Amino acid sequence: MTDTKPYHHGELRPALIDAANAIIRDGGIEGLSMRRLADQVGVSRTAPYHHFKDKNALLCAIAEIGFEAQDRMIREILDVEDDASSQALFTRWVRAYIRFANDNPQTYDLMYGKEIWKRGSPTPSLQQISKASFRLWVDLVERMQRQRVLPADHCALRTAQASWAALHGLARLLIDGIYVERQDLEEIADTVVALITRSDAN
Amino acid sequence: MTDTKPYHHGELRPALIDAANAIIRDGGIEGLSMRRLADQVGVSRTAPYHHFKDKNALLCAIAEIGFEAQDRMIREILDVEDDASSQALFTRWVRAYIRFANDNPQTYDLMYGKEIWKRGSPTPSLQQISKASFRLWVDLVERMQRQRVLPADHCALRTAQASWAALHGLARLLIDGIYVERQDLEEIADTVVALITRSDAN
DNA sequence: GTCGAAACTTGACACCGTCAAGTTAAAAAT
DNA sequence: ATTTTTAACTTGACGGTGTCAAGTTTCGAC
Repeated sequence: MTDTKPYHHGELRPALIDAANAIIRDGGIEGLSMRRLADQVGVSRTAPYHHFKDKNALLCAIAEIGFEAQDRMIREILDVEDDASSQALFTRWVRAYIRFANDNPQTYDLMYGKEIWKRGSPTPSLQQISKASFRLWVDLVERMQRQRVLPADHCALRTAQASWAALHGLARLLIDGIYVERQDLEEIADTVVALITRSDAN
Repeated sequence: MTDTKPYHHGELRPALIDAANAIIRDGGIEGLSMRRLADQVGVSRTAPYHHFKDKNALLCAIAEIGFEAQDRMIREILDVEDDASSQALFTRWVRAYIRFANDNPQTYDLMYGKEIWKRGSPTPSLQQISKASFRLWVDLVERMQRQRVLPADHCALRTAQASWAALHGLARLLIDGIYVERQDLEEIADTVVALITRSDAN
């Protein structure tokens, strides 16, 4: 006999996050409503509000998980530490980044989209984790500058911002479906790498 | 005596577009509701639906105007045709592009955001005008490749997509308020230019 | 065993986009 | 000039949204 709807769900918070993640994964942020979410998990409309201040807080929690997943993936790339040249490492990173955006478009949109950052407001912990994530990129850029894969005529921060803008822009074009076809993605990603890395290291 | 609310507004369509444009300009797409818009113009909730099939159609019309304004601005840059070097011309374009995004963030978001392109569906005429706008960029990139300002190891289309992704990414970071402070914008824009243009032309 | 706190529910409010049916005015046809 | 058609506009309604307030149920600590 399965438990027949006890008054206290017991595991509501994680259940909400799981369900919300699934809904967002196929349907995007627009497809997620607090009411339908609650309904799907089997609780009343307002039950989620005892675990999340509001919809924004729930979205931030999910975005955090997204950042964690992304970081995990990136770190795997870095930890390989094989014979790969710096240029190859950089290329691998870019490809991994774009692949993440391609595989999890809705999550990426949530993580870096304006739903949280402009319309809503990022949770302190989300701000922290996203900042750490960017810091990782700055570090890589600095390393690439030292090894002359990236130009060093601007400081690491600026170069990181500029180059990350290129990555992010490509991801966004892909996700929003503007000017970029999915099938051309890898080729364009390589073009981006070629564009921003020093040609003599190519 | 001013006209006291005739049954037929007479100029509803343009009035709607004007009002909607103003609402979006300060408040973004999220701030625009068909009901408030109608109310502000002084007609009933559903009156706008006689001039626009739905909200999406209205947004597309406004986005079109945005593209026209952007094109006008870009063409002004191009028509100067003074002694400027190719590199300088390119820089000027990038700066103008970013300035447009900075001055009209909400309009930019509408023009290139997923509200229309993913969640909604772009009107045929919007598709056409946005395509033409990108075509202009491809032409510039081609020219820059011939003059060795941009690398020519990938075809013009790919290079255009990649470089425009960089611009677009920067614009988006700015608009969505991620990782980029408004005051650093020009510096980052210049870094983007330095990053994607060939160093020997610098 | 009682009590307080936490988890959860129902009801309500103010919004939203838009469809259907009705009303009014202007334009076209006679 | 009168009728008819058509377009512009209105009111009413439906189903959806986020979330607040107040009430109910259950659990954990004393």
